[in-house]
Amino acid sequence: MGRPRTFDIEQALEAALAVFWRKGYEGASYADLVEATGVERPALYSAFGNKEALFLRALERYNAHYGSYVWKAIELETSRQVAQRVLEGAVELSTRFDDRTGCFGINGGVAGSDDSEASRRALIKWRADGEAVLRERFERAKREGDLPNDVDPSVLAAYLLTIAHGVAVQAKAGFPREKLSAIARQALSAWPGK
Amino acid sequence: MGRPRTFDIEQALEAALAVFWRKGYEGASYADLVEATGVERPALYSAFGNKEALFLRALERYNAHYGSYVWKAIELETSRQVAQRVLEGAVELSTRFDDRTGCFGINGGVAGSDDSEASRRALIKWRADGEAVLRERFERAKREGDLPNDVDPSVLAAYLLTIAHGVAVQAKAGFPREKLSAIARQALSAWPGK
DNA sequence: CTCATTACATAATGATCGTTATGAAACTGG
DNA sequence: CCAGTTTCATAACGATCATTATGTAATGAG
Repeated sequence: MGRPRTFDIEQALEAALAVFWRKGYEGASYADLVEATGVERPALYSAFGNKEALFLRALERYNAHYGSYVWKAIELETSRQVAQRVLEGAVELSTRFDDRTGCFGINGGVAGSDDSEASRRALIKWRADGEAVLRERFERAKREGDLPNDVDPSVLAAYLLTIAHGVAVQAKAGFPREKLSAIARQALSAWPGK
Repeated sequence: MGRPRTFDIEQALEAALAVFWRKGYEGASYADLVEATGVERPALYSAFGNKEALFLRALERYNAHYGSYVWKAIELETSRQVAQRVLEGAVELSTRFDDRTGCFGINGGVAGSDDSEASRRALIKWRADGEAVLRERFERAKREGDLPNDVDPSVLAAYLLTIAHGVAVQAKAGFPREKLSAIARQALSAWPGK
């Protein structure tokens, strides 16, 4: 019972996600969030908790709705295909929306005040999770002979995500997609194995 | 004439630079700056102008005192040596200080509120300047036959800085120097030419 | 219809933001 | 020694920050 909600909670979350994606955690104010979602402050608090909780919910949604290309990529046949798909995905996602270029996980917070340390830690953990998934995939590739014996899967995974993060920074700076694609191709030429 | 300054202006600037390096533009408050510099607010305003001007002065100093490795690297003999030195420099600088890992130009501001747009634009321009210097160097290398004819110097320059930016993000996340070096070596294995 | 419950919009909370007004303190030239 | 100038520290400015108290509107259950 009780008065029913007048807004769609997933729709509001998506709008909040877009704000955080564009402005980062600290750069996004409740005035921005209210304007983007069309939901008043107290309603946001009652639906999502405080700003940090809302940000984490947004990260969760970003991971499920936008970051899924990594989880799909690791199912490809060869490590090179995986690497290529990951970089393609990073370029595509970083330039998909003109009003929020780059990556939520990078824009969200690289540096900031001590107050927002928790949100940055959450993003770091999120990126580390992605790296772990790739590392495991490349360990398998090594066992299967897809990658030579002298490579370090953890370095390859870290290398790949380093490119992805760099691409995200460049995208946020306004680099066009074609340029980012050329960068990704260049990075791929460093890939060991076939 | 008049009452003499009781603090060293370059020393205060260096302390402010360290704060911006660590917390970014928006994350750095005047409370932080006063504590780090040991200089009261009105004195900071009278010496440097407002926050934006102080940040730009800090960027200037960062460029001269810490970012100079790029300008030195382009004097090396081959493009590969240049690329190697740039990445080595990025890794070293990103991990030189434990209390301000990463790069001033990245930490300073990737995303944020609209109020700090100007500072982000300044950083984007700074990074673009570095890229232009490298591009010109690689154009020369191409003319001299140090780089093959089918490469695009602007892609190589952008590629190199994309790695550097990615490395900076990883360093800010706490990656150890050794890991970043391994990433840099991996990136270098994609370098065309000898 | 009444009541308990939930969500609503308005507006206020204390804290902190960047910035500056204020007046005393410390120096130099006359 | 005094007048003029600059810096000093204290404290305040309005604006905005995240968060919430308040009272009304809208529902379902009894």
